[in-house]
Amino acid sequence: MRSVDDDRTARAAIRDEALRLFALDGPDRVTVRRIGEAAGVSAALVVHHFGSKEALRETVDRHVVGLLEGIFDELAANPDPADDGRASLADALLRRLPPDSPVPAYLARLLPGDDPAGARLFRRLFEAARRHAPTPERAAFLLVNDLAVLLLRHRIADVLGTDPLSREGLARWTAEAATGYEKGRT
Amino acid sequence: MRSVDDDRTARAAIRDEALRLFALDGPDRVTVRRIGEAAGVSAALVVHHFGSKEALRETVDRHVVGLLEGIFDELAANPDPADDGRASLADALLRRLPPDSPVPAYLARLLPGDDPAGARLFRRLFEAARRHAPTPERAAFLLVNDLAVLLLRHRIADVLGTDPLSREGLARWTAEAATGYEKGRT
DNA sequence: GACTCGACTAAACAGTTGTTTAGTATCCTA
DNA sequence: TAGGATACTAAACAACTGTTTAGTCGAGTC
Repeated sequence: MRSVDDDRTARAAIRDEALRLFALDGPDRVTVRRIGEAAGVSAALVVHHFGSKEALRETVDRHVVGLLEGIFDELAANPDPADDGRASLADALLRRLPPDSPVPAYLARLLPGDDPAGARLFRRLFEAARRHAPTPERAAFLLVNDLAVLLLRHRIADVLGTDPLSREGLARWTAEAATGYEKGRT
Repeated sequence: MRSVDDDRTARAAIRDEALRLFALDGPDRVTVRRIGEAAGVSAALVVHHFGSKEALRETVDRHVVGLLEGIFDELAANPDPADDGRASLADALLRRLPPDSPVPAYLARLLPGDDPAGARLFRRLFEAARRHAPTPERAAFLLVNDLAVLLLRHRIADVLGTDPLSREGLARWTAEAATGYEKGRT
């Protein structure tokens, strides 16, 4: 519920809470009323601002994609010395998002789904990966293995006992990848 | 719609059509009426046979998990010489399922989701992988990378132009994996 | 041949859904 | 300061949801 000293606009609060709830339960299980409640406004205001639930979902999609593009642009502009160049996407992401960010979970729903926004986002990621890999196949392979951690995060945590997206888990996972891969990137 | 010369029991037809539709659109977007229609029966019969939509979903879960266990048992009993031992799970699966099987798509929804059945299944898969890997971390790494193809199938097909779960695509993907991994498995 | 039981259906039911309506309050601008 | 837009709400709405009810039909049993 939106607290009294929440200085976000109602519109932003609705968008943020929708993102959070969509990531948590999936858009289908989240009602407009619940979004309104979480944002501290009426259900009618949700559709007043966004037109429809579907349009809100598209707005959230664009918002998330926009966030990511910002991160990648910044990443391309001044490459992080801590990255080893091809180090994991998940790693770069986690270091730039608040630890309780709903974005990773939202991506895990967006990327494998049928939503065109997921396909568009994947294509962007692929283009980026393409620039550091000798062949398209290799780029796809590395990208997919990287994203897999995001998609199966909770399953991995379940069997290994460590969240692979935590600082410690990510280090171990990256080490495992380094052991498994040839260093070969040209 | 169930045709006149469909010799499945109505119960089996409902279960099969539910599996197909769940895989296609996700359980939330599939109504009991639609399942009934696809199976050629009334909506009331669906709940008559399974108690509720939720119970039907659980039945379908168990059915799919049962199918997979059958495949794995058979695989363990007489290992396929075409497999190189640690060759992809997806590969083994695809060779044993009809080409239009909804099972891969269903798995892609089950495994990353919050459904306990997905977690249970993943644990089983992990135990199997554990037996061929030197450490739990390595087992998880190989398994996850293998499953990633299943989860991101359409995204990969989109950027590479070839379905990675087709005969040809799978061969190329496996080759890519072989290039990328150390051969080292002991 | 009455009786039972399971498969099966059409129709009704109650709750929930996204959306609309009609209205109030608050702000900006001319 | 009048007026028109904008933010916002409570209530109503129609469509759809999973489920229940009441019943028909047909195969098997005594």
